[in-house]
Amino acid sequence: MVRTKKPPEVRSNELIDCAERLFFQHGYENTTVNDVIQAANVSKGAFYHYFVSKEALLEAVATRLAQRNLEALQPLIGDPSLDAVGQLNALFAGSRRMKLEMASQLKNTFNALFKPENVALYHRIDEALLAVSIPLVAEILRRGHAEGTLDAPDPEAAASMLLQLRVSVARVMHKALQRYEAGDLEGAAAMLDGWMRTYGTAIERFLKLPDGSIEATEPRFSRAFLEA
Amino acid sequence: MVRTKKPPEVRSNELIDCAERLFFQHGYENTTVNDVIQAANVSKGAFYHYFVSKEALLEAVATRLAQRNLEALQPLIGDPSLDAVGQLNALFAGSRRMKLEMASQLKNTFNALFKPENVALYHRIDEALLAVSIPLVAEILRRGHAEGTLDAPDPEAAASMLLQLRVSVARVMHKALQRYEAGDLEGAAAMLDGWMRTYGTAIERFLKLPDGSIEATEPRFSRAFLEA
DNA sequence: TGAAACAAACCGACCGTCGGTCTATTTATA
DNA sequence: TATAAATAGACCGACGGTCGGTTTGTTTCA
Repeated sequence: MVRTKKPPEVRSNELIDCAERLFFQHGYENTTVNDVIQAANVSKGAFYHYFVSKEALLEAVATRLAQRNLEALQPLIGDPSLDAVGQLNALFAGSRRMKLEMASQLKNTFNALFKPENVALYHRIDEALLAVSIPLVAEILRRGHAEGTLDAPDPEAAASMLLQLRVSVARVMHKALQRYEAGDLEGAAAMLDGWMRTYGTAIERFLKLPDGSIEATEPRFSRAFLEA
Repeated sequence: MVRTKKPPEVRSNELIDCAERLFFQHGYENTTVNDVIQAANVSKGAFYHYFVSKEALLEAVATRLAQRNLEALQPLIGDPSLDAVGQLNALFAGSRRMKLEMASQLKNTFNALFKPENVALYHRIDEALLAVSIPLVAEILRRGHAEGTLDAPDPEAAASMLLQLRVSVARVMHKALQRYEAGDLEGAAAMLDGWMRTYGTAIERFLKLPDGSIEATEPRFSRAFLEA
């Protein structure tokens, strides 16, 4: 193979790019290190120069994903006129917008993440997302608690628990997607919509907010997402 | 090797026994099929006669674990004089009692489950526990909603979300354990206790119960568990 | 009654794959 | 030109899984 040298971060990013694509496309366990280095056009020596193990590569993929997620979320809560509840709603609204924009990509992601050969991938990504999200949400809760707009005596714990609820939503989103693909749009949309509402209600009640304060979803979102 | 024949379910249970022990002791990925068959004194052929893959063995371990957990929990809510909230509290109280009784074993389990080589083990067990627990809790919520003692319009979704919160608690339990082992009993107990309270509060609020209805923990539990 | 036929349980040598190692070589830079 | 970083790719050992066969118990029927 021709010997080409590139700036380290370019190479390692290329490897992460290929890995990310292959992991989601064929699954983590089904993707071999050889597949990755072949796709990246790099030797095994070069690969192990950048990553101590396949596991480390997975971690890099997850971390970069979480980092990008954070960068996408940060600006949503930048508006200084928003109170804590407004910020939470801004996060939800922004997430919905992003979900609709990247619907097809997200659907693939979901289908991939819930496959049994991807538990490691799923777990690492969940962990990384949690790690960047908890401080963000905890800070909002702290502000809200100080403002008196919501009640969260232990912001870190509350943030962790609130974010944990995402998992239930993600799971039902996956189920709804399968149901949609099986032809049952109505059932899928109804199920997803119901759970999203429950999700919003759970957050409201946990934070002692008035009914309807949290807009975890909006009227036509579930259908739109499924059909997108 | 001498050829010994046993009733199929005895053999497969022996294999699951050995696997369970080895998985928790050395980790899922660190345990080879050869380790298992050696421990069970069985040939490779016999193993693959019972399980199509190592993965299938893991699933069997997780399923059996969840099943046993369910059988331990069922009797706790048998008292017909209990209302739904009483049943929930009975579950919590029973879980605490069991946790204290099997403290040392549980600590090992926790330490094992959170190791990176055990994501698959963790995930499968979590999944299996969720699968048996959701119907149980949903049924309690349904009853409570009918009784009017609590508010849970969508029992399945609510049960799923409530149970999801366990993960946060489990995670902090693990952290607390590490902290305790590092010598900081006070800090560990305080952290664990705080989160358990928050956990109870989250459930109360979500189900629209009066403050203090749910006893997710009791005064000296955290310390007792850590020191046990 | 007993032997032939059959199915389930079991054995262990063997295989292909895959993550990871190692030595050699090239490239950039001080 | 010395040194370290980067790259190449042959190679290794372990592991999950396969396969051809053997043993054991049970059923069938002359």
